Amino acid sequence: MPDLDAVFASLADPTRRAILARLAIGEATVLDIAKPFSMTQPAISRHLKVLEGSGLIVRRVEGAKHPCRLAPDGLATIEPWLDMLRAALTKNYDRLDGVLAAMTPNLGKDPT
Amino acid sequence: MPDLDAVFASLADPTRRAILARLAIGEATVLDIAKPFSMTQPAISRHLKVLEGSGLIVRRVEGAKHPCRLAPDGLATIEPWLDMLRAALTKNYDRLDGVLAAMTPNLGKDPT
DNA sequence: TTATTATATAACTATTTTATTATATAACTA
DNA sequence: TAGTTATATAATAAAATAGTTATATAATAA
Repeated sequence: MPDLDAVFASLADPTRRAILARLAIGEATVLDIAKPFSMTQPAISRHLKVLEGSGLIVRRVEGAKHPCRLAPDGLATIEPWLDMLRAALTKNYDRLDGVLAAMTPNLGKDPT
Repeated sequence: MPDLDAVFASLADPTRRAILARLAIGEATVLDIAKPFSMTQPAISRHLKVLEGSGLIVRRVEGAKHPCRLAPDGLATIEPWLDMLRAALTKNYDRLDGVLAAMTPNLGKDPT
């Protein structure tokens, strides 16, 4: 399993996110992926290596072509951590909710 | 609203994730946050500035102390993008499911 | 076999990031 | 007011990142 550092760092780059968005449509070879970018092929190759290293994509070899597609491992790695953060934010929100309720006792209560 | 680059880059650092985990428990001042780390106070101050810049935390000033707490904006910024990625992975999985079903027509069918 | 297509790697450069030490500022405390 | 506590900023220095060009390798096509 990839580590949190690697996955978040992968996602922090706009070129890599654009590559993932491209692969969200479907599988593509390295040159297919490189085409829309104003960047050299080696640069894209490096980005793909980073994405592969963080489990966000996988490649297979099909003759001379190496089609890439999205992989679940990268996202799976960060989901639990994001869940923790979401839970903490919700908890804090509930606490604020309590404070507001205490300040204005009738707000939010059933008006019947 | 913060941008995707800033939020993912913030989350890519283990010290900053540890700070967020600390704040998940509850509000804390800069020195409180700095204590557990084998790192100088200015270094923590910089990390807090990064977290604040990406909308993951907010601070208020209470005399000489600046208590920090989690903020929802950072996470809110990346959620839609993560949803997209999740959806694409699910779609690809369904597609693979179809392929597997076609290859082994009886697998996964009700055995009755 | 030779040329071409598809991809990867190496060497290098510029930029960004993360940490340090030293110092500034602002608010409390005695 | 003087000392202390709480935090921020500036000036580096070291390391990581992202791009470039040049080149290597492997598969396909002629």
